[in-house]
Amino acid sequence: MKIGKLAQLAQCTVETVRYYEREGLLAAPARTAGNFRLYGAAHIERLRFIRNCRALDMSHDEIRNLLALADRPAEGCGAVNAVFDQHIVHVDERIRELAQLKEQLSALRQRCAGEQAVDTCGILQGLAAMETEARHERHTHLG
Amino acid sequence: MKIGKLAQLAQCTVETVRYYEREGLLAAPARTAGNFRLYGAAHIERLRFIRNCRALDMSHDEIRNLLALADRPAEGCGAVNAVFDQHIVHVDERIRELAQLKEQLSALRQRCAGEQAVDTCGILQGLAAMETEARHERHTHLG
DNA sequence: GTACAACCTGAAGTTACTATAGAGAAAAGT
DNA sequence: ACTTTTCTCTATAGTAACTTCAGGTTGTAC
Ligand SMILES: [Zn+2]
Ligand SMILES: [Zn+2]
Ligand SMILES: [Zn+2]
Ligand SMILES: [Zn+2]
Repeated sequence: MKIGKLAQLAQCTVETVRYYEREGLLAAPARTAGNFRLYGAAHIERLRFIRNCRALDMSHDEIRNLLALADRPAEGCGAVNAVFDQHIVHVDERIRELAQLKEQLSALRQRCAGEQAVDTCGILQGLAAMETEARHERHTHLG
Repeated sequence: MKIGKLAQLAQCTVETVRYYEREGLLAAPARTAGNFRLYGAAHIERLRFIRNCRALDMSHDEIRNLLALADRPAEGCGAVNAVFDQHIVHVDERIRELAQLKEQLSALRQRCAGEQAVDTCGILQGLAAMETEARHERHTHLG
């Protein structure tokens, strides 16, 4: 099958497929005489695995890790579980960050009741008066 | 004051200040005879406003919007409130996405009890068997 | 035989910065 | 006055995970 069909089966674009090949996530397939990529069942499986991981917001590094581990079927899955657990931590941390953000935003929002003049708007005043904090290093690959 | 002092007062790096100037968020200041940027009180205020917005994860577009509105102090703040509300929606939507993600991740995690062989690991099997869904367009600027 | 879809490569754009190199200006030390 | 250190300048490239574009080739349908 050619790249268009593969992309359709994996619910992504052909550009994404070629990108994954460049990134080393998907092995380069055989080519036709006319230089078109030719994929088989194994490629579908692999690409769907990747897209499923991406649907769970894993990074390419995490996915590369899982793929490498999956290629050693006889070994124990402890490392797989570790990668997965670590990603759950990433999601957890981002949720906590965003929840705290939402609290700050809600508090600010309450400072403007309705239609006032811009220079008396409680939101703008609040944004100007906030304690400027140092940028927090981001510890996850999520937003 | 020169750029280093300004950056220090706004809790960011000098590179970030120069970047904001290139991006049109911060107006280009006067220069010394030796070509060094010279900032005043208005610049501090502006930069701290920007950094506070960034601490709330607003995008540069959103901040540009707010700055433009703040520069018309006589007008009503309805547009300000709208930008702000829209950003709260961004945060809300991302929180909902991540909460749903976490459910999926937790369910998958339960499929592997302990140390099994990789090819029988419930997590990997689950990742391979997931219903591949079309990529969801992202409706927010939050990762 | 010619239109058109699908495919090819390579490069640039996206976001909000960070990092580096190489050079000049100012401040501090002696 | 001279040296050393620190600060600043510009320009360029890198990050993540793609998307978009330009310009060209192949395959298929009529
Ligand atoms: Zn992760
Ligand atoms: Zn208001
Ligand atoms: Zn927003
Ligand atoms: Zn397992």
